[in-house]
Amino acid sequence: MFSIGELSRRTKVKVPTIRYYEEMGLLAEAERTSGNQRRYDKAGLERLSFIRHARDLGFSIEAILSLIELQDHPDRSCETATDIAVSQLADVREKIKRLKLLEKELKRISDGCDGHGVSENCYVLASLADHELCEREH
Amino acid sequence: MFSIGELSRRTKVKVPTIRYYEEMGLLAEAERTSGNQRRYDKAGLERLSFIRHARDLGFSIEAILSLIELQDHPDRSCETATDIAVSQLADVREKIKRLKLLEKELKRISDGCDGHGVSENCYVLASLADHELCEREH
DNA sequence: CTTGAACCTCTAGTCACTAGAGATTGTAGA
DNA sequence: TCTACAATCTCTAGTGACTAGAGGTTCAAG
Ligand SMILES: [Zn+2]
Ligand SMILES: [Zn+2]
Ligand SMILES: [Zn+2]
Ligand SMILES: [Zn+2]
Repeated sequence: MFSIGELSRRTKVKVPTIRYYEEMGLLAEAERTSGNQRRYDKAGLERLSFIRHARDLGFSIEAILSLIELQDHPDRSCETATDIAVSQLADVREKIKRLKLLEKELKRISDGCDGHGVSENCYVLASLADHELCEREH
Repeated sequence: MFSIGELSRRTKVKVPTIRYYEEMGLLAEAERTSGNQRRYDKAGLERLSFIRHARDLGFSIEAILSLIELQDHPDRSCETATDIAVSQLADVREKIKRLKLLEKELKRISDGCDGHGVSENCYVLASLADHELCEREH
């Protein structure tokens, strides 16, 4: 059994975040000492590691809630899990796509001015004022 | 002179968002009719277009505030503008980098299970539980 | 038994909006 | 001119995933 601080150290999840996960229902309510402090065991540690890893991969709290629900029922079909993963992958790909468009335009904009001029003639400001200068939609 | 709704239509910025930008100091306080409704002119339209374009490119409200400040002083050095653009580009590149790592892992995870199995044996759930299965840091 | 780090709960703040309530105004048709 | 009613107004609260801080209590080492 270890304290919330110890759990935090082992998982690299900050203490208030652990409490937040508990409040959100991701972590079961921990056992308490007679003085009301949380105590965790190996199961708690594993669950928090799971949550942390999923968050690192960009899954939302809501998605993780479903995933955990599934994990708690080893006999259920895992279809939902794959669905969630596939949709997360699609999300990430969408984001990459969008960011690449932004990168192109931002590179053009940044390269357009060395910062030694005056606001009035600045290509950065002109570009922001006029989307027509952009090479594509973004 | 046109109403906030008309401005919204022309810029594709929602009405409450326009009011929000005003509150944040991005838009000057609009003139009002005798009945207290906002009225805008060409200058207001152009400024909102600028803001909208900058937001579409991912600049923060705070950054846009600086950019507008600069735009209002045509004689100042534009160094800040380039700095902001360069740092925004760096941000975007960082995000792309990170998302590409996520994409790799998520693809592996998604591909690892067709969803026809049972939760207990699901590669998706196993992967989330164990970062060791990941090919790289992410 | 004392000290002080760690813990507790609760509230509020972050960012860039978005939603809704309840009241007022603008405008077009009768 | 009157009447609908869409559009506008202000204000408050909610979103997601935390983070910060206040003010009080508990744990564990010495
Ligand atoms: Zn410049
Ligand atoms: Zn553009
Ligand atoms: Zn599966
Ligand atoms: Zn991993």
